[in-house]
Amino acid sequence: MTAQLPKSYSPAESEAQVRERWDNSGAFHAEPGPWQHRPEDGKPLRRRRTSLNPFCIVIPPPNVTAALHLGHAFNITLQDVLIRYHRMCGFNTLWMPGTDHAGIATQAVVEKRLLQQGTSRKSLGREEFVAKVQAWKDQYEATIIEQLKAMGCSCDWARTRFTMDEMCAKAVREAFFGLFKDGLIYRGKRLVNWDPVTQTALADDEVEMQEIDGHMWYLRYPLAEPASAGGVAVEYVTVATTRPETMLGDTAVAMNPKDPRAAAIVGKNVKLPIVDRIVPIITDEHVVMPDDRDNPMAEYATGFLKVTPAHDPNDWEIGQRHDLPVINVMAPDATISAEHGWTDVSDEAIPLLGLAREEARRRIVEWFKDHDLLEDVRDYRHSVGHSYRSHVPIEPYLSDQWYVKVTDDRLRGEALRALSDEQFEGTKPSPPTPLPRGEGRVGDGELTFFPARYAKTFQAWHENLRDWCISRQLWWGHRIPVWTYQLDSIELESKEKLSDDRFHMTFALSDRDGEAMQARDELEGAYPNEVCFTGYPMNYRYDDAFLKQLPGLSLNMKVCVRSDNKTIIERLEAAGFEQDPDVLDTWFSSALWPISTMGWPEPKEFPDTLGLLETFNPSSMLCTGRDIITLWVSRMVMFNRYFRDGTLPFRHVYIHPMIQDGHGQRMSKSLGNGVDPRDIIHSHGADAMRFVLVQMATSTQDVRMPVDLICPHCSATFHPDEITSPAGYHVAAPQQECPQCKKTMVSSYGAACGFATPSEQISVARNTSAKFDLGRNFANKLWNATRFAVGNLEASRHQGIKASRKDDDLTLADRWIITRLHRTLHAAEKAVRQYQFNVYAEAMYDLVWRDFCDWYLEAIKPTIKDNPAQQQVLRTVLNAILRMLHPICPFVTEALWPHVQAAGEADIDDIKLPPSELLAIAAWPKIACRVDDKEAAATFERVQALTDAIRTVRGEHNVQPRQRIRIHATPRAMALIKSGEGVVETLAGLESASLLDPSAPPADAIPLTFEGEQLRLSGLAEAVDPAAERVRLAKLVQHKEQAAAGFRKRLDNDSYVNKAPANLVDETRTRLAEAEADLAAARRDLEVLQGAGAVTEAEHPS
RNA sequence: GGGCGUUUAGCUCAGUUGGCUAGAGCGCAUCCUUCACACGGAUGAGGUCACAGGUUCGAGUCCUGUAACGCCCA
Repeated sequence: MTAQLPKSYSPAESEAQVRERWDNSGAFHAEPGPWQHRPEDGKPLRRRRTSLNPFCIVIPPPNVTAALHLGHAFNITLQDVLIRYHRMCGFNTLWMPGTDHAGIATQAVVEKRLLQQGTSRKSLGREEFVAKVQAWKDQYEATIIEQLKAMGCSCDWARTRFTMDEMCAKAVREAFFGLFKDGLIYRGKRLVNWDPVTQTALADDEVEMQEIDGHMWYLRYPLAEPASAGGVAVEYVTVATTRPETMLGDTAVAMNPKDPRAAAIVGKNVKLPIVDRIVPIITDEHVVMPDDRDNPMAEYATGFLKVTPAHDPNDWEIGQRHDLPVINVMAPDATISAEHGWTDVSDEAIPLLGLAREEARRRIVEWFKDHDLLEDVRDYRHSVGHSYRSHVPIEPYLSDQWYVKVTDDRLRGEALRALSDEQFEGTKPSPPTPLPRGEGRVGDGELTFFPARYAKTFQAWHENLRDWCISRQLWWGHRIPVWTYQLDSIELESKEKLSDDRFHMTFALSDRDGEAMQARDELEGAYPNEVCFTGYPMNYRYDDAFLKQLPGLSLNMKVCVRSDNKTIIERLEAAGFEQDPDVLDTWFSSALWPISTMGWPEPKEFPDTLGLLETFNPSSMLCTGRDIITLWVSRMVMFNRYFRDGTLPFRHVYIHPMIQDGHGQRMSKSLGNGVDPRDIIHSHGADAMRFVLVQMATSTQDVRMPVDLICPHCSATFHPDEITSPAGYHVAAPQQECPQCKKTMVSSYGAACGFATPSEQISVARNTSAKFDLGRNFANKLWNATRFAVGNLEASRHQGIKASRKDDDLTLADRWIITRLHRTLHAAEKAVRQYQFNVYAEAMYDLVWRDFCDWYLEAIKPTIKDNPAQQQVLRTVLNAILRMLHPICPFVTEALWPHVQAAGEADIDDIKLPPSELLAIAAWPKIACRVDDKEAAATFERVQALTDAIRTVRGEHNVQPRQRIRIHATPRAMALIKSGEGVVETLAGLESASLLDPSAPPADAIPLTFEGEQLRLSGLAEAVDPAAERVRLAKLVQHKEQAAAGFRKRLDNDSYVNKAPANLVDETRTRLAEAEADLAAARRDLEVLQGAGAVTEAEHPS
């Protein structure tokens, strides 16, 4: 078998073969555990306890917008580590893969592409455009799955889902219907965060705040009628604003009621410049007074606030309080427009129509200046919301949108109650109705964050929650399943008083309205569980106020349809109902991901999902980045609990660090600075990438990843030229020139952002990063260690030797490596349990490289061929190492596995390593604590210390590696060398070890201090350089003096001796004694050498 | 403005209830192509743990404050 192992590990060859073996094995497919259904209604009963506990992760579905980058690779690798670990530990393990349609992001990418091709979404029409996006999705879904497989992900590929596939669409429909019926979805006229470029509403958390150097403009509004304050005539009031263009929509000027000027002015009107609108001066607590010392805004305040309810959230609130008119002066593309609610356009204002908001601002400021109404302009730095998609400033925009009432206790309260008691600060909100038996609900207190501090983010988010705007003015997504009928006219036919404010009324309906009403009655009768009607006349109070408004009201009926029932929909549309053109926020379907992927609400319709929910919901953990806590985690918790009787979507949330580029900027698709994991796999191999990523997963720090390019022409690696992107980020220039062959190429940034188009002549340069060298070297090291081990095991592989700890055949090195193996196993297990991925990776690195390769393999070289017991130790330790490393480095370990299996069965008492054809499903090692040999470990550490001491002297005297030297040791040191059974001799290059005769040291010997004793080394070279030796000893003396002084100072301190733990004090005493003995020995040796000549200043180390 | 985090070797980062002379990888210097591995081996140099106080026998670690940087929420 050994002959087949090449001299170095070549990932590209091994990975493909290994992947094929995994694919053919079906090892990653999970079936639900045993569950039972109630015979009468088919509802699932509680799962029977089985020995196979479930372990499940649903993948955070990557967006089909683009290919994955290293940030995803990081997130996904950590999940695979957990999945593979638990699979090996014997859990029933499911990793559910899939992708997300990512509405706005994907639509934006495709639209951009269309624009480049000279066409547009609107010219294609909805159907054709959606087909185009679908094609894009197909392409990138395939790319993403390919990337996941290239990384070695052990997903259950047969269960791959997509947020818009039939299964997920069913779940979305059902969830929407349920929330609609329960009154948790409503239509509201609100100011939304409007993105004028993509022309859609955005959720609050899709808005990025950016600090902007702007201006505060001070505009004078003349009073419409004379007024005086304190006997002085007031001609105008001055308002301060950062957005002068919104003044076209002003409907009031507000003052603080405490303002001393208020009495004289409030109640008067101002004549709005340009527009000539007469608007009142009102009072509102919200207005900042210029002399308010507690408010930093006061510095810029005039005491007068222009109120524009249609274009500012605060003004909207003021407008609501004072019943002000709402005048929207902009079109959806943020140009000034008179077609969206602005009716009193003056002649002066007409030239402004159609202008972009920035241009309108410039003109309006100009106008005020020309008319001597611009009082001042001051620099003003403030934060402005920007679209996370188009990066333009958000326009607060008045529109009708759909909302989920997440502030309802059934959603928000459930999310808060889910948090574990230890991680919740304060008192949890109590449920509106006490639970039977007075117990907590299923799922209460079962949600735990790792690291714990992120529970704060979760809690704070829910405590400040606002209703969730879920409609998006897009074409790509789940269309809102609501049909609306606009009533023609409302005419009261008869009215009968029932009580003070209740009437029974009959309305005269047009024929068309009558038809719609009839459709409604029919459908409600025939499909009571499939349709839910709201709107006129159901949700209006029939009071007098309503009746007064009635003639002017535009009323409608809405119906939510539960499923894609053609009969219902055709009947509705025939009666004049029209489906809402909008689609749902992507996060709505993502929020259902943990259950929609498992067949909810009706697993029977997808038979291979039967039992999944019962077995795998809640899943074990969610692995994601901190920005997702608000966007996704929260919503999954709320929905899962709402739709599944309090059940959580997952019990643990692990928040991993962020991968940044070399400049500390977030790696992201939209920024174009992402690195394709396939590039790294190409340059370093998948295992190298995975190992380094796992090692980077610490609990606090984000990770910087400086990136290089590889020239596609000559394969040179170089650091790319960088530019500042339009958005102000440091990125690689779109086009690059190779410093070596001088040929040009396109950077991945250039390709991602469309600034440079790769062609046959100018291809895209792959990225790489020296960060991954560590992992590549590590994989190669393991490869070669295995190559060596297997080569030495071949001869005796069928002998079936058993070796146990008590067996006298085991050498010190054998007992030590078994102890190290055992301790590392426990360290790794503990680290995984606590999501300390870096600790796990480092423990494996130390075991493999430092312990196994540097010490154990080197130590056994002289004996392994002839020692069957030792071979069994080697065989067993190697076998266990491959298993323990497999979750991090699945490819190289799986590739080596057949060779290790062929070298014989691992068989040592108390170390359980049952054979398995495939490593991916081999059992995780079980090692009994009995094998842990404290004594052997301590002795071996002394052997290592002695070896190091000798090697240091060799190094300082430039002794050639081949040169064998002699040691003359004290009885104690001789005993140690002997118990090392050859290790010191082998690793320190000793020719012989003999007892030192202090009265007659060998002539050419130089001293070596060890554990407070004086040893001698001889045979180092022809002649030892006394000067070099003096420098070495002087340095040693200085070093030991420092150490001894430190210990002595500590022991001289009475409080230390009295208060510190006794074992610590004893240890300090021992160390002091050793240091002093070493010091004395070194000084004596130095004195002897002084005889040969004084130490010059130059030789003395300082 | 509020919250969370970061600041440790030239670089990238560890350092879990306070306790050996603060560690790793890369890079650097010297030596070694000896039969697992030059994607390697051996040795070495390199740190006022951001700063200032405090608690303690003892602080990189705990507390308070300051500065710089980053993220999230208003």
